[in-house]
Amino acid sequence: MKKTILIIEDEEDLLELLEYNLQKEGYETLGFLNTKNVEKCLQEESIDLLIVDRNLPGMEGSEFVQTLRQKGFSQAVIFVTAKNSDTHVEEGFLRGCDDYVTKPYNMKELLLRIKAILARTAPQSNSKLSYRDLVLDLEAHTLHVNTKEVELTKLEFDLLRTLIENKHSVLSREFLLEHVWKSDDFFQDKTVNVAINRLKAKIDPIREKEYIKSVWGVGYSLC
Amino acid sequence: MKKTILIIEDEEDLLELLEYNLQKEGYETLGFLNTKNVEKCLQEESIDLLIVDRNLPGMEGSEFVQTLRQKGFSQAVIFVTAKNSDTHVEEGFLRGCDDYVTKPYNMKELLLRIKAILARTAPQSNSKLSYRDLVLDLEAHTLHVNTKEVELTKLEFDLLRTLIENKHSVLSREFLLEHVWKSDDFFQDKTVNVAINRLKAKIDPIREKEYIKSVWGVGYSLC
DNA sequence: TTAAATCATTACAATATGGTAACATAAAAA
DNA sequence: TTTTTATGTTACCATATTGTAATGATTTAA
Repeated sequence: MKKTILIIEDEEDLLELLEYNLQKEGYETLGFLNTKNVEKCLQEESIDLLIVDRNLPGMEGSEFVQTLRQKGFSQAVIFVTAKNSDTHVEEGFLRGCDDYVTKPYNMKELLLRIKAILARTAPQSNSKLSYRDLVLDLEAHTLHVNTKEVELTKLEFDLLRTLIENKHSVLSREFLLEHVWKSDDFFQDKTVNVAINRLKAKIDPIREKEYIKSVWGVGYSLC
Repeated sequence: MKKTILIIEDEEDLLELLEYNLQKEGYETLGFLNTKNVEKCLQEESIDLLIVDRNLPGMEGSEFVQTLRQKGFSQAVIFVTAKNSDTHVEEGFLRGCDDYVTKPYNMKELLLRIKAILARTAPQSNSKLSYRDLVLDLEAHTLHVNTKEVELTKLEFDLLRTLIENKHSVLSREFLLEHVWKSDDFFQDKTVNVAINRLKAKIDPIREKEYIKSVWGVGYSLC
């Protein structure tokens, strides 16, 4: 399993260079030019480490990390920044980083520091399922549609989960009754229709994107 | 429980200074002037972290660490050394250190780096758990809500602790009965409802902040 | 093109679930 | 001992959820 690294760096050239080198090392990367949307991403994706510049537009990087820590995010953080005075470094650590690298930096060293930290930080296996812009967090029991959280009932959640787990098959009503309702002979086929309908309405209220298609005479599948 | 740090440093003045500062921070220290007897000590004592100079009489520090790693010792290691070139640093990490600090160093920064590494390698054995403005002191067995102390019973404490330890997951009543009550088949699900309710009333009597949410048909989680 | 079959949508009722208070019992403290 | 505290259980009510039936739309096939 690839480890995922999230980078917040407002200088686009630097961001690109970093992403290039990290990907070459075998990491997944997610680049951000500012702190906007980062928190959402942390909730939805399984991030192993953050690389954060301190001079960011809008918000100071270390303050941002401090608020993340207060909210309970415990992912590893490395500050990569031009703020290189003793007091800056101390401030950085007090706000919750795991390592502090000053610009200009040696890329090899940074990669080694990342490796060292990732070897220590416990692999948090937050299991997730996704399909297109739907992200199902099985532990938090949440659905995010294009980064926006959507509330689902248990039945709807189980239904969508089954659909995503079998995204390449058309699932018959019988199959769904067995796997989602756990009993195929107590309920009617129509029950599935209504449940699918309700699910559709929740994940795509204005019917702009077609997620679920019905296959005439067979059942339902993701499209 | 105090954390123990083993130091290998051949300059006696530096060793003393380091031990003095580490002890002031509340660590146990064990100083060595060379690598002799260090391995024996690692086997006998419970060492949390090693601070190692690279220029040592008899053996090069990073090579020594490399042999330790090969023998299966996995304690955290920080090199503190005058060998400060890029290639030296890279070599240090490749031989298995967790952090690399070059001489002359800033004592405050070193202490912070030690703390950051220990937070990852010797996790919360005696520390605190927190979520938003809730702080659970596992040693003192107390809860502070926004710095104000709130009395909890043992059950309530264990319940909140389990919730915070799994802050990103929805916990089923079954799971909670197993982990908090230690027996899932002797108690009923409703027992959890009532316990959660009592906990809610204690940490937020006027229901102004929502800490615990119930997920219909699934269980409870922090929100 | 038309009729039958299948599906979508809506409204409504039945059911399951959760919150709360009251009570009972056990454990701890006085 | 008595008194207090902690905690499990039960009952009752409010509400979220979900099955079903009714109705209208769509698709298929003769």
